[in-house]
Amino acid sequence: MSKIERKEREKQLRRESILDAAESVFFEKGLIASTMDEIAEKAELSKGTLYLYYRSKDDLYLGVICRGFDILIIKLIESVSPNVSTIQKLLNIGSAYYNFSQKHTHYFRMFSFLESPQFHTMASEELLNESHNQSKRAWDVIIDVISNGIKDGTFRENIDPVQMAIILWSNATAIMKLKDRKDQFWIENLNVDVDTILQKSNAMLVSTMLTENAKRYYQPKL
Amino acid sequence: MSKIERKEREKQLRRESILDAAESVFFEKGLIASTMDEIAEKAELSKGTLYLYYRSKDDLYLGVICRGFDILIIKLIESVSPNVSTIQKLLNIGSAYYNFSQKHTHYFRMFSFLESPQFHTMASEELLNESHNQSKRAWDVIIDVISNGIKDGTFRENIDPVQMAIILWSNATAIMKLKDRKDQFWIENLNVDVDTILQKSNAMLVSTMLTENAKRYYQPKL
DNA sequence: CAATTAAATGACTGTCGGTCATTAAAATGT
DNA sequence: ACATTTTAATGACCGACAGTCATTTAATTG
Repeated sequence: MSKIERKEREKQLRRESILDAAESVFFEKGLIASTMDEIAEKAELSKGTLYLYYRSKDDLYLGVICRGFDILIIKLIESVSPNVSTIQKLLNIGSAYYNFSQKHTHYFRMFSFLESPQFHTMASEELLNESHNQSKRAWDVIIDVISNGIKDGTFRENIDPVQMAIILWSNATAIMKLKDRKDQFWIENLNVDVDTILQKSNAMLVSTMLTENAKRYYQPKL
Repeated sequence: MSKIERKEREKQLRRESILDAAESVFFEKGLIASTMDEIAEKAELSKGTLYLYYRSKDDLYLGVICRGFDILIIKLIESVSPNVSTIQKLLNIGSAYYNFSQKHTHYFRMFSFLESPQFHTMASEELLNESHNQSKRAWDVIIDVISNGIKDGTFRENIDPVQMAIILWSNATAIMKLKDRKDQFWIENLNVDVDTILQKSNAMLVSTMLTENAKRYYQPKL
């Protein structure tokens, strides 16, 4: 009975179109200022219907976040697939993440939502898990590159890939967040270029990971 | 006329006692789940009165945040006042910040509030500025140590103190946040120790700042 | 001890996330 | 083709809560 399949497809389409509406409203107004009524209107549905597809406003927000992860993950995987050196792969990941934060600023900002449990009180376990799984997939890309880098002699043997991934990713995220909101912050008064900071901090961290041999081929600019 | 002065003092005391109430409720329930009615009850005042002293719930939250900054700033200043080497001062700052995040977790968590403008829609310019000023004061402590470190030959001449301060502080904040919420995250499944990560990342960053001379006296553990 | 000023109150309003009884539409069976 | 059942959609309604304001209470002044 393919009727059921078609039904399933249609349901999925509706879920997507609801996310489309939610996304455009969230992008424009942010989580707090967006209302379910507004999203419903944009989706050309009643508010009640939204709740047939998503349990809460938080869940809708998480749904959009997952879309962001989809994009990011694809970019990350693309960035490491060329057959290049480990160093180059790591640089590519950095660029991919940076470009993502610049081109998909709204998604990038939304990711912060996951970091403060007190702000997603109505989120369902289901969608929280989904988004956590996706963030894990992103991490895995970097962990993998670092692991291979250790095997091929680019990185020192005594570093832990997971540790390093966390350090590099956290650092990049923190600095990129800073860049995103620097205009409304005291930083704008000091003449610091956040892009430079990102580059330097990355170089500093990477340089301490390299083996003596690798340093002969690549010297990060400190 | 000292009557007016006394009035002013009393008003200030009331503001403080309102903050006491707000703090205990916010600590217990977080921003979203706390209600103005509950805070009013705890303060033994009516809700309306709260609004005579603070413009909004967000402002109350910011008021509590400022208290957190007061504590942190004192700890930071204390940590750099002993007459010790630059390196030791930097280590002290790190410890002070770390201890703060552990002993005053609630304040530490609340700081994130400042980072997402979309979550404080009702905050007044006034209190936002106050908290930003305080965060700047915290930064200044580190910037100062690094600046002096360059002068006394501990750190390389070609590093920028502001840049370095941002890098070190951002890194520490990011990792400490991770530690704070690691229990509800995929990290708990990997056997990584976040304290180690904090130590290592700090060591990595600091090691690239040192002059050749300074390295003879202090070798960070990578 | 009025008159005036300042402080405090809490009932009320508007908004909004979420619900559910009801209606509309689609699928199914004969 | 039509009745019956199942599924989808609706929007009026509810409860919670931030924020307001006319009114009351307390303090100050002359």
